[in-house]
Order: sequence, then C-alpha cells, then structure tokens
Amino acid sequence: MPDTAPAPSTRDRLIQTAMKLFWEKGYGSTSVADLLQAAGVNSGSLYHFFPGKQDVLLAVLDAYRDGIGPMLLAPAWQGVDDPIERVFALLARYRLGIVQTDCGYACPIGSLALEIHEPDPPVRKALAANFNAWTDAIEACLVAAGPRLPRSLDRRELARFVLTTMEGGVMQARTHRDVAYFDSSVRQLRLYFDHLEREAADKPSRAKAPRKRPTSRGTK
Amino acid sequence: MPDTAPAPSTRDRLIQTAMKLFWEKGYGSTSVADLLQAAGVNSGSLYHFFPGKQDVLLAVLDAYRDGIGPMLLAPAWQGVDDPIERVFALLARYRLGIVQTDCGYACPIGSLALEIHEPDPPVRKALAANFNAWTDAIEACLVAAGPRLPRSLDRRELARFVLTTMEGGVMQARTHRDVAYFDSSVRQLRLYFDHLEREAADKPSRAKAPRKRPTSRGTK
DNA sequence: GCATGACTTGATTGATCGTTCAACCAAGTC
DNA sequence: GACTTGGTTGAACGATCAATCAAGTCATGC
Repeated sequence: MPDTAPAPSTRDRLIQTAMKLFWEKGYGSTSVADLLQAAGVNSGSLYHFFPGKQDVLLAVLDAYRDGIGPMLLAPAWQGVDDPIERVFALLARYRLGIVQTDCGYACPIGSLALEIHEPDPPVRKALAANFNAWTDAIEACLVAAGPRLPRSLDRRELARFVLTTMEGGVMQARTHRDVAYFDSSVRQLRLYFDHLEREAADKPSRAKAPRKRPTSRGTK
Repeated sequence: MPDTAPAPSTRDRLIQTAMKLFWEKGYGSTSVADLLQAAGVNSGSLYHFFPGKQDVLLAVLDAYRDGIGPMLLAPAWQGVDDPIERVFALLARYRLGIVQTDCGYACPIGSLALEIHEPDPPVRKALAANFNAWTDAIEACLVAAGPRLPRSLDRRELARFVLTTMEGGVMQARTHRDVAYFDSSVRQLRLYFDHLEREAADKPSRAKAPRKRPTSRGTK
C-alpha cells in the first residue's frame, strides 16, 4: 500500500483547507475566494456542499473537536502515563506549537471564540463543545490522579483552570512574541499543582491507607 | 458648572466611538462606515486626522492603555487597600462586566490580540503595552504584599498568571455564556494564593523579625 | 441510448469594503 | 479683500466580499 491518503473528496478537501486557513488567518480574514483557491475548488462546488461560509465553519469546528483526541492528545501523551504529568505534557505540546511558529501560534478555538463577537447559537455551541472536549480530557487526568490531589478539590474546576492557563499563556506569548510569557503561566500552574499534591500528601484522603506519594514521578 | 464635557473634538469623538465599537464588534467587523455613522463624522474628516483605519486602532489602543488606571483600576480598587484583595477586586470588576453584558463581555485587548493574526509591528507593540500596563499594576500589588507571599516567588510571573486567569476565564465564560466558568478560574487562583500565603506564613522570610502577619489588612 | 441525479464549472451579481478627492467653509493674518 | 490654514462635506472609485446560477460533465440505472 503505497499511499494511505485515498484522494480526499472535495468536501473533505474544503474542510481540511478551511481548518488550516481559519487557524492561520482567522474566520473573518479568510475569504471564500482564499479557501477556494487553496483547496482547488470552484465556488459552485462549495455551495453545493455547504449553504454558506458559516456552515463551513461549523464543519471545521466539528472536525477540530474530533481531532482533539487523535491529533492533539495522542502525540502529546505518547510515553507519558502519569496523569498529572499528562496535564503538563499537553501544555508542553502547546509550547512546541508556539516555538515552531515563532510565537505566532494561537489556539484555533480560542481565537475563533474571541473573534466571533456575535456568534449564531450553533457556532457558539460548537466552540463550547470544543472547550468541553478539552477540559473533559484534562478532568479525566485529574480524576485519575486520585488521592494525589486533595479530596475536596473540584476536578472539573481545576480542569477549566488548566485550559485558562493554556489560553492565557498562548495569548500573551503571541502578543509579546516571547514564549517566556507562556512559560510563566505554566510554571505558576505547576507551583499550584505542587502545593495541591503536598496538601494531599500531608492530610491523606480519609482513614484509608496513608500511603506515600507514588515513587515514579514520570516527568523529565 | 453645568456641563463638564466640553464638546469633544471630531478626533476625540472618533477615538471614543471606535473604542466602543472595536470592543463590541471587533476591529475587522467594524467597518469605517459603521464608525463614521456612529460618530457622526464624514469620511473625509476621518482621513484628515488618520492615514487609515489601522491608525485609528493605534490611537484606540493608546487610549485603552491610558484608561487602565482611571477607568479600570480606580473604580475596582475604591475602598480596597489590601494589596492582595486588590488583585481579586480587579477580577471581581471583570466579573461585573461579564454579568452586566449577559456573558457577552470580552476584554478588548485580548480580543484584538487574537483577532489580528498578522499584526503590523506597531499594533502588536501597542497590544503588548496594554498587557504590560495591566500586569505592572498587579505586580505592584504583589510587591506591596511583601512577606505575605513567599520570598522566592517571582512577583512578575505571578502577575502574568493573574492576567492569564482573567483572559482565560473571560474567554470561557463568553463561550459558554455562563459566569461560572470565570468563577471557576478565579476560585482556583484564590486557592493558589491561599497556599502561597500559608507557605509564606509557615516559613517566614529569613532571619528577620519573625513577626506575625500584619494585623492591619490595609496596606497603604 | 437515454434519462437521472450527483457533482463541477466559472462568469456574474449586488453589496460592502477602505480610501480618495475636489469642492467648500470659517476663522485668522497680512 | 485676497490668502492661508485647519477642518468639513459627501459623492465617487476600484477592490473585494459572499453568494448565485445556468450550463456542463459523468457515472449509474433502466
């Protein structure tokens, strides 16, 4: 099997090209003509598959969401099993994106979320679904961390805080054209996690076995 | 003295109107025609004062920066003296903006920072200057907190983290149309601060006077 | 062989975009 | 009372925008 790419359909080509262009230039700054040219498609074909530009955006947002697992988490977590280290491995993945784009990186979801000021309900929901998929994955890590985090700690809330850290860090790194601003936020988040782990270790969950911290720390 | 508003000049009117429109609708989605109509100005006048639309943006960004003190910090900090509480009073101010706009609020700087994907250098610098003004103010609070925070803690880094928390929280609250997402991030930041203060209290600064926490929570 | 339906083609539409420009106005200045 | 200066007016321009549509292609079923 020489090629694994079985000639993507016109529709898929449009979506994939739009994923790239919306990410690079934003939704409003990507004209339909840009998309058509980059995808090698005529306008009639686009409007055969999609009622309008916004429907392309919806398809793109669905594709982003579906890609979070295979395209983002899978490579980020390769060889990383410790659930807490997975949180920071994901953030490290974003850091990689930042340096690789010379600090031009922006989270496509975050960018679109702030760019679209009066989003139609379906667009807003699609953006929210992306954030949910992201935080759900992090929340699963935090739940898997079990007694290493304080019992009373709201895992879902902390997961949202991790997303906050990523988005805020990316935004500042981009604006200042300096990864250091991203690193600052991640480092502070790490310090917070350290405190949480210490707190959990000091006063263990309940009457359960007061076992020590897991020895395999897993990070580099 | 019946009126304190001395009939703003055309230029000022343009800038103030643009501040409002760019904030509400974004830069790209605000057409020059929108701006002209809202400000009650003819196109020729705009181009008499500004070479182009982007120069209006630059003036707006400068105005934002100059307004951080009097328009944002002053009301947020009214009656709040404790430096750490000031940090959270500012965040509470943003919360107010969120609920008042029915979760439609977006930080104008953050929005613009993510909307403008390939900013000309002056625009990028103006955005960065806004972020700097913001974090400088927070950093001053954290420095003023003195021994209540760990000696080794990098105040500037934590200040950036506070900005990160605000931007990420605003972004999620807006996307989900639910303040709870903002509250989540702020609450986590508060927990982090609690840990930091406890750490600083446990192992006081150095061999200095092991004095207790300052009794008067008021700083200034 | 021919009708059907899915898909493609690309010129074209009308709206809107940022910007330009010649004419105009009012208050000083000589 | 002519000249200058700083500002205003609003029609107009070309570019670009998202969207349309009549005509064409092509595989399939009958």
